[in-house]
Amino acid sequence: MPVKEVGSGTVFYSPEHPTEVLLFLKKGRVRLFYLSAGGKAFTTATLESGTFFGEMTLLGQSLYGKYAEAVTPCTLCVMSRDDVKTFFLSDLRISYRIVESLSKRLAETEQRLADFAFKQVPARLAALLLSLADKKSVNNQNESVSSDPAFVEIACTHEELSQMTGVHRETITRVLNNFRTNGLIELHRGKIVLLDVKALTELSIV
Amino acid sequence: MPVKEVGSGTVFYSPEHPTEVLLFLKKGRVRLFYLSAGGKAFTTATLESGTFFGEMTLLGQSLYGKYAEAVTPCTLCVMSRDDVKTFFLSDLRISYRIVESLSKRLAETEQRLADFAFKQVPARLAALLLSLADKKSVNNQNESVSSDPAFVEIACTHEELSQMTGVHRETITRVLNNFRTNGLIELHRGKIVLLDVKALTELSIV
DNA sequence: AATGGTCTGTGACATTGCTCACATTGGATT
DNA sequence: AATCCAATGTGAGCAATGTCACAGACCATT
Repeated sequence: MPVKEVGSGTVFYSPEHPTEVLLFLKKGRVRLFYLSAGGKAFTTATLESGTFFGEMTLLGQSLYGKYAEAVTPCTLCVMSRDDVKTFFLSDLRISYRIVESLSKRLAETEQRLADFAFKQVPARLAALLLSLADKKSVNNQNESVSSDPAFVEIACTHEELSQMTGVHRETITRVLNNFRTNGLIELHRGKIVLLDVKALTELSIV
Repeated sequence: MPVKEVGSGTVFYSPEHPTEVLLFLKKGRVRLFYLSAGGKAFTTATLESGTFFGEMTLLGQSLYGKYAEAVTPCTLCVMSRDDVKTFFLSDLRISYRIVESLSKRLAETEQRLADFAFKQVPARLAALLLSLADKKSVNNQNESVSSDPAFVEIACTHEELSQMTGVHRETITRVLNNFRTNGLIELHRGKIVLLDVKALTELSIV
């Protein structure tokens, strides 16, 4: 099974070079994003290690292009469709995991879609901050680092939040400042500290 | 394998009665939707026969509830998770179809998400009309009915379009009237005729 | 042909978030 | 300590969409 190593920041999949393969992310973190006509990026998913992806190739009908970028250095297993059929889907446990992983991503994506339809920007941003914090604390647990819920730090820039929410950077800044004014968060360069998780949760539900 | 028949309009899945089952839609059409705090519905997917679904139960973490409603009379196969494991995932062809179906839904949903992030309402609505027309013409082909692309009819109300786009009904009406003024469509009660598919496609890309 | 209920149309106005155009700040680098 | 650059902050105006409050139009049924 061919293995590929890519460095941080590498865009290893793009619509210009569509490849009829499926990928397994063995190690690292991957960001999937679209690029608008105006060149604006929108992140649809951030994948953690252990995820199967590449299903975009089964259809190849992306209107604007979908890209995959390594956020951290990554180890990828590259498979053809036949590989998948023979190796993986014939093994009950693996196929179950693939289905589970796809289901989870689908549920998350549908949830985000509903959020777009129902919620204003502040609620969506609050929800995003909480989910980032959640992911982070899960990772911390794995590394047996204390993850005090009363003191959660998120390392990201306003620009990154902008790309994850589909909201312009200036608006993100304004909303975050508003959160800070109300004592919900603490802002540092490239870093956000959640102070009032309860209030943020409250906000995210509206 | 237990089979269930439900009449048109039946809401057979709701967050109040979450069931740990997976479903196979043997016959009919199903609409999945969320309900906002304010009681507004948002349709995330319309499933045609031959689709596996119910993966929401694997997680059960919907913030607001997700509902499934029979749009037409439906025949459903009800399976437990174990059923799925033993029967389906052990059969290569079936498991491959499940994965394919999930992948397709995921790709569609991510595309819609990107549309929300990038496009204005007119573009999203044009895209929706085209995709509805597309589905319809596919169905027509199956029934060997002529599907002249120059004369595509869609049967739906503004309210339904509203729920599929997450845009208020009044806005839908205004945008549709704008389309009509420009000769792109023809409007009838509960029915829309696409006159200029090319121009609509143009619009949907912006 | 009268009635009633959905569906559609429309005006006026409020809001949100985008757009453009900068000023400022933090921290890494030399 | 001087410089530079990405990241952040902010104002003013504007366009798109939501909101509310109806009016009218179509169709099925009585």
